Amino acid sequence: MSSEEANNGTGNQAEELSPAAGRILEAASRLFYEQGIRAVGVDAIVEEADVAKVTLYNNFGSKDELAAAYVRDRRGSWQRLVEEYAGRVGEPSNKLISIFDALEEWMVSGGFRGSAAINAFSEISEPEHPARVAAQEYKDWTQSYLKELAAQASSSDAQKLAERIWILLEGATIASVMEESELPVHEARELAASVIER
Amino acid sequence: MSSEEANNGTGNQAEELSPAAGRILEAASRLFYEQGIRAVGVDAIVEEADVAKVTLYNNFGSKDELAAAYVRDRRGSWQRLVEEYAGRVGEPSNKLISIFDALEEWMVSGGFRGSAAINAFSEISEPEHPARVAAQEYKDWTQSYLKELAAQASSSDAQKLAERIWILLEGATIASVMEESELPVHEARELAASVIER
DNA sequence: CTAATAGTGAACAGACCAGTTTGTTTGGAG
DNA sequence: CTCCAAACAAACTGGTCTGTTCACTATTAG
Repeated sequence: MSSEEANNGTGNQAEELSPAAGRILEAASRLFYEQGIRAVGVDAIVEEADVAKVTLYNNFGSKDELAAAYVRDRRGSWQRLVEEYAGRVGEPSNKLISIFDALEEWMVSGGFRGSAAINAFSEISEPEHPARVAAQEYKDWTQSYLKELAAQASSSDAQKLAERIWILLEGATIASVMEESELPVHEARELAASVIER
Repeated sequence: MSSEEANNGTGNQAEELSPAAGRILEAASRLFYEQGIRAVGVDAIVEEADVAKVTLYNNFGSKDELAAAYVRDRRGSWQRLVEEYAGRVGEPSNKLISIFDALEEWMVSGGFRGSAAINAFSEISEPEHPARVAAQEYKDWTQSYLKELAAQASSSDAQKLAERIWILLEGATIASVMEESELPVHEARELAASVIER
C-alpha cells in the first residue's frame, strides 16, 4: 500500500518482473503473437528465453496465465502508444482520429499479425480462459476510452459515435492483416473523420 | 470432365460427398467453429460423426485439408445467404446494404462465433496451410463481389466504396462477437448507407 | 556464517495428438 | 455368384504436450 502500488489497468506490469521472468514474457509475447497461443509449446518459450522450465511455472503458474500476461502486455504497449498520439493533439475529435495514426505506426513497425486480443479471442472459445478474459479487458478499455473522448467531442450521441469508431478500428485492423496493406487504415481514418464531423 | 465438373468457387461441394464424408464435414464444421481448429482433435470429429478414422483420412487426406474444407463449406453457406438477400432488392446500392441484413440473420441464428475465415486466419499463421489459403479465398470472393456491386452503384470511385464496405463488414463482425450483441451490425449498416449515398 | 530466494538442468509422468496398419463387413454392379 | 469399393473396429507408432520432481548452484541480506 506504499507509493507506487496502484495498478489501475493502464498496463506495463513488466517493470516489476525479475530478469528471468521478463525474458520469459518477452519470448512468449513474440512467439504467441507470431504463431498463435495454441501453436506454441512451453518448451519453445523456455528455449527462446534461455530459462529453466520450472522458472516459467514459478513465475506464471501455467501456460494459460502466461498467455494472459502476454495479451495484457501487448495491450499495455498499445494503450501507451494511443495515449502518446492523443497527447500530441488538442481537440478531442482529433484525439479520436489520432487512434488511426497510432494503428498505422503499430502496423508498419513490422511483422504485423493483427491485434493480440482479437487473435486470442478468435482462437480461444472457453469463456473462463485467462487469455480470453484479458482480451475482454482490452475491449473494455478501448470502448470506455473511446466513449470518454466521444463525450468530449460530440454534443449529441457520444455512445453511438464511440461505437462507430470502435467498429472502424476493428475493421481496419482485420482488413489490413488480410490484405497485407495499410490502405484500410487510411480508409478507416477518412471515414472516421467524416463520421465525427457529421 | 463431364457435365457437372466446374467448381467455380461458389461453394457447396457438400453435395457430391458420400454420406459418411458428409457426416464428417458436418461434425468437423460444428466442432472447428465452436472450439477452433487447433483445439479439436481428429478423434473427437470421428466420434461425433460416428465414423471410422480411416474413413476421414480416405476422404480428406489430412486434418489440415479437412479444416480447409470446413472453411470453404462455411464460406459457401455465407455466399448463398448473401446472394439470397441481394436477390430480394433491385438497386445495386441496396444490394450492398443488404449484406448487413444477411450478417444479422447469420448472427442471430445462434452460437455466433464470428467468421470462420477470420478465425482461421487469426489462428493459423503458416502461409501455406490449406485452411489459411481457404480463408484467403473468402476474402477474395467478398472483395470482388463488393467491387462488382460498387461499380454498378457508384459512378465515381468504386474501389474506394468497396473497400469501405469491406472494412465495415469485418468490423461489425468482430465487434458483434466481442460485445455479444447485434448492435454493431445495425450501426455498421447505417454507416454503410450514409457512405453509399455520399 | 547462515538462511532464504531464485534460478539451473535433466529426467519423468500421463495425457493427447495425427496418422497408419490389419483384418473384417457390407452393399451393390456386372 | 462374384468382385469391388467403401466403410467398419481396434490396436499401434512415434511424437508432442503441459506440468512436476529432484538435486544442485549462485546471490544476497541479516
